[in-house]
Amino acid sequence: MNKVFYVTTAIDYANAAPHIGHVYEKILADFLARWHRLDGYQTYFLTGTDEHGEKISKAAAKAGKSPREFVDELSEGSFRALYDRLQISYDDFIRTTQERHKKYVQQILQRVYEAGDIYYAEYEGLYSVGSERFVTEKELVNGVLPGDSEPPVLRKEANYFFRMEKYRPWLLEHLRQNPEFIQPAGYRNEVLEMLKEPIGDLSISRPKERVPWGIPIPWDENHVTYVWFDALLNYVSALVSNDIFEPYWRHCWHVIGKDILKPHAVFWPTMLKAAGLPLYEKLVVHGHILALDGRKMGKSLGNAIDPAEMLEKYGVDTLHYALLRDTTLAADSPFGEPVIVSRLNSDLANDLGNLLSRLRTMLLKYCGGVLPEPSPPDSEIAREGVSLAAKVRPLIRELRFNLALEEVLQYVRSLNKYVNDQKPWELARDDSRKKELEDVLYTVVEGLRIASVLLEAALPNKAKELRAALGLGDFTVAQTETWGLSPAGTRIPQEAPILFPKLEAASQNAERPTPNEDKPAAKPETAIRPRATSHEPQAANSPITIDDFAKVELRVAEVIKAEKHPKADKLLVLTLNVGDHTRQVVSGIAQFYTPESLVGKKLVLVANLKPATLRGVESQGMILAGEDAEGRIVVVTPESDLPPGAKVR
RNA sequence: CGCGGGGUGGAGCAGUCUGGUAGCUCGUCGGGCUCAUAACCCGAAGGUCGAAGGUUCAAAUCCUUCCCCCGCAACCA
Repeated sequence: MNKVFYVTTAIDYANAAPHIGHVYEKILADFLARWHRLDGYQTYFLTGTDEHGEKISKAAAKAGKSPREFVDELSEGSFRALYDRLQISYDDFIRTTQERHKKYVQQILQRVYEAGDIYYAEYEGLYSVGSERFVTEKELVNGVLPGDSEPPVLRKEANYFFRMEKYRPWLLEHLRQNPEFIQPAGYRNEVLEMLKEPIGDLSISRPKERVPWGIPIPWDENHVTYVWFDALLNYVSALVSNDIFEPYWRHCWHVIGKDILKPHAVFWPTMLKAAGLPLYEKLVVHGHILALDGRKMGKSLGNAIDPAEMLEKYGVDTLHYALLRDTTLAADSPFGEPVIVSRLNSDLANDLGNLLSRLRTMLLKYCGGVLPEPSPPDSEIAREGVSLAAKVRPLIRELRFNLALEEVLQYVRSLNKYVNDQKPWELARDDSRKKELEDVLYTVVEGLRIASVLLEAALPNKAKELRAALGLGDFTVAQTETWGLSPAGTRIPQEAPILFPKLEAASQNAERPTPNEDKPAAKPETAIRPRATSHEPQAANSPITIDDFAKVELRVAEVIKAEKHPKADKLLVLTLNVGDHTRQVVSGIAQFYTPESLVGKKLVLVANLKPATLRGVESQGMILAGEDAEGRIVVVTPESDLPPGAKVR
């Protein structure tokens, strides 16, 4: 029997440029798609853009463009272009403004209407123009919907409604019978809660005179379809338009963010039921990407990371890998450049890339660059290798991608250990142990072959490059379950580039792109004092010139006032006399110095540091301090008296 | 009593559903190795698993209460 897999992402609303969250979701879905292809599933992967609605016509008007021009530019020029550069392996990219989609939406609307599940009704209520929807009194704060600039207006409207409430008992029963319908489980519980109370019927149209940019209701040209029957149906219309509803639809996994759980878990199944269509197989819900300090990421907070920039800087494979390795679907996940760099350096460069390097060198040196005969399949490391897919496969089907990748990396580490233990460089000194040597090296080749295939869904290019560096081609997941498939006699390339060059740790500037924002900084401590012990060795490795040092302006400063930071335990706010002026510096020494003990002390100030705002208080410089073995911070003071403002060199 | 997520060595996490030696990565310290991208391997230090109470032979895990952080609050994944 043929295994079939269909995966979709939410279609992105094309009213602004894509951010890291859009990219995260595409990478999750891409991983699932690639994995299932490698594991022998007939696979189809759909993504696209949602292009109708009042917000888009407004955004277009604001940009001085027609809605059509506007969405064309965003969908093709922005979203799709980015996903192509990210090598998102979609099979189809649907746009809700395409004829194939509109036609299908109208067809389904007509069908549900004729079945009696759509009715016409008047509705009066408070309408938020900013949010494009009716709001309840309860949602308002001081008469305004949070996030809106204008108060809502009283509006009367006649809309078409979908009899959603009618299907609630059925849906509740379906969820109870199918515990894996919505995953991870936390989100399923949330939906079960929603369904305990009446969910009401669903407004599915808007008057055309107000929202002309939409799909007309087929039996009433004065109305256009509101978001639900328009956007959600893309998952089916794409298949139908390609005439592949069979075999894919029943095997559909929808990858969505937790913010659109309700439409996908409640509206969508009832819509499908009413339209006489089978349900999708699984709803895969993911949390959001947070800034490294665990807060929401956003442009207005100044802590957003730009996916295009990350891609440019770190490349496709590293970005895919880091996002998959360092997030969990069940909860929101902090993410940022330090995470990417540390994953790249430790997992990919040190463990995986370096293993390839050492293996290649030995193959070239000891075996003339030719793969030896297969080693026996009954070694511990071989048994572990062929059983690895059996561990990884269920983890991926359970959506625990981080653990699946960790599992493979553990195996890579055990291969490194195997090399250390077997000491092939010693075996090479003894001609009588040639066969032993070859077995060891072949074993590592096989181990790396297996690991590379199991990592390929997360490292689409590098996994292939890794095998190419060993003269190997492509393999399926199933082929990792048999030992000895690397052909003996294969000639490996003489030259191969370093697979994952190591990177310097991300700079602090990169971490905190706009330090002038009136928001807490990601890592206050590191911004205000040098890391005395941990970074010294690195610093010594790349000496700076005297000119570099001259850029730093150090001055003696006398503490004239010191107080606790109002919003931070570890910070003190110091007012300093720097000779000709005073300035305020925030310092992370509150655990080690009381404010009183500092007043009158003379300290060394980095006087030309760019100001930063730490938990809402501006810091105009940095106090030099050292750290002892117990982690205690000690400030640097002049050995004997120097006047405030004196230069320090 | 709005809803939801979280609190596990210095950092980031797994483990909680299904109770049984607290695990992984990074970092720190010590050692080994020289095939390798200053890498890899081994060892060590470091934890009252947010708090209290309860159930149990046994609790990070189950129950109760409480504390703290975060999100729902639009750049909407």
